[in-house]
Amino acid sequence: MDEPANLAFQFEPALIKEIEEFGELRSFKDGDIVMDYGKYIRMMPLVAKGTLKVLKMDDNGNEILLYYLSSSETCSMAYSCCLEEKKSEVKAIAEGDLEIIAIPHNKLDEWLCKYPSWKNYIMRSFNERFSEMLKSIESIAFHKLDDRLIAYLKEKKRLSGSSAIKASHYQIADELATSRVVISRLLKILENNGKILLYRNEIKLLHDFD
Amino acid sequence: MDEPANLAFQFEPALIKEIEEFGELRSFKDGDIVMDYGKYIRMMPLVAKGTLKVLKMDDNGNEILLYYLSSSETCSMAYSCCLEEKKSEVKAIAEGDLEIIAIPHNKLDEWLCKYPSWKNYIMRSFNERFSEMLKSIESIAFHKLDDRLIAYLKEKKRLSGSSAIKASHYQIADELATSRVVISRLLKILENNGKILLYRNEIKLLHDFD
DNA sequence: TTGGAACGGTGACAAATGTTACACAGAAAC
DNA sequence: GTTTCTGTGTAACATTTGTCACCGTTCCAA
Repeated sequence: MDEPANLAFQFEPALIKEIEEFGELRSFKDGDIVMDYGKYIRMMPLVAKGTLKVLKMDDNGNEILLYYLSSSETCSMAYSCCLEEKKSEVKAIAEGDLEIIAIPHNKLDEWLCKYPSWKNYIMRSFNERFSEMLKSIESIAFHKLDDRLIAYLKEKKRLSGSSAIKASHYQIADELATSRVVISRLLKILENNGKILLYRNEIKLLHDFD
Repeated sequence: MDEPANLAFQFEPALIKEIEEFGELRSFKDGDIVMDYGKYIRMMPLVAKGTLKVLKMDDNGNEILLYYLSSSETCSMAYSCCLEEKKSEVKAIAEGDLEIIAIPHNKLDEWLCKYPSWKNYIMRSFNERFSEMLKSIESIAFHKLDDRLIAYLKEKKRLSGSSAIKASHYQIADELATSRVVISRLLKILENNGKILLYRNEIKLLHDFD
């Protein structure tokens, strides 16, 4: 098994060897569920290729986007879950084709003291996840829906590297925890202002998109 | 320096000894700022007595409550900040009289591999903080303001152990990231429904408060 | 090719929240 | 005691967001 160059870069050789030995490469297709709400998590996913979308659900099945993980990032919440044998409080879905390296839960703790680079990676990851969550809270608590929508579209563009975003209004509404009608309305306003172009299942961001 | 019995309970003797040697006991009064937005954090606060309130601010000075820390709990975000020499993204304020044990940042990392009980404590703490943040996001994203207000009052009651909550409508509005008028309005409705009694700077929760 | 499902546009309206303005009461300062 | 400040009550209104209803279009599968 090969791990991506950017990971190899930060890990010491002995750790890379262990990752190659114990890590399991898994592939997912768009929409596949990697972790689910209420399920026990026995491995920590390390994103090798593609994007992993992490969501929070409430009891009524409403969802809201927490953050995206891309190459070489990992989900710290899975880490916590593994150590404490806890059920997942979040759901993770493949966004497009995805490859992860699944690190078995018994190695997580072992490597922490054995490999400083692993410890640093984990700690940095906790930190980044906290920041993402704070950004998410800030967005929900302080910004109006139109701003959040714009930020959402920008993030999608950044992750995909394309100005043509493939998504239905339904999906966007779900991830922003609102309704389809509201999103359609706001998108139409953006289109009328010359910021975007709307097609079925696709949104094109124009040059002067903020 | 003495650390509280509930902490002594979970730490091994050698670690307790180190905490006594290197930890610094600090006292704060109601409203004192323990950590501030944008400041570098060089110690991790371990709450010994009282309650520590943790807030997120946006660029316009708006604040929103993230969670409360009580005895024997700690702020994992401070931990992350210490390790990476990062500025704090949150603000922590003493809620009533507060005593903390300040753990110097150079010990944090050292103890992680030296004392399994410390590692477990830190990991459990990360986990709890993630849960609190998720709860916070769920509350903001999915619940209406009246429900959030009720949850807020309950939490205040739990932390203070008293049904008489000392707070102005202004303060509550700030922590829920809304305006005073809105809070006054909702509180008045609760009073008219026989759930609470309103006084100046005080709210009494009645028996059938949900 | 046809029927249904998914997608999106839009009007009308409801509900929740935000804003402004002002009045008054009690506490604190002088 | 008078003034000043802070906290609260309330009306009126604006804005934002949510909901329902209905329509036409596009896509896909039987």
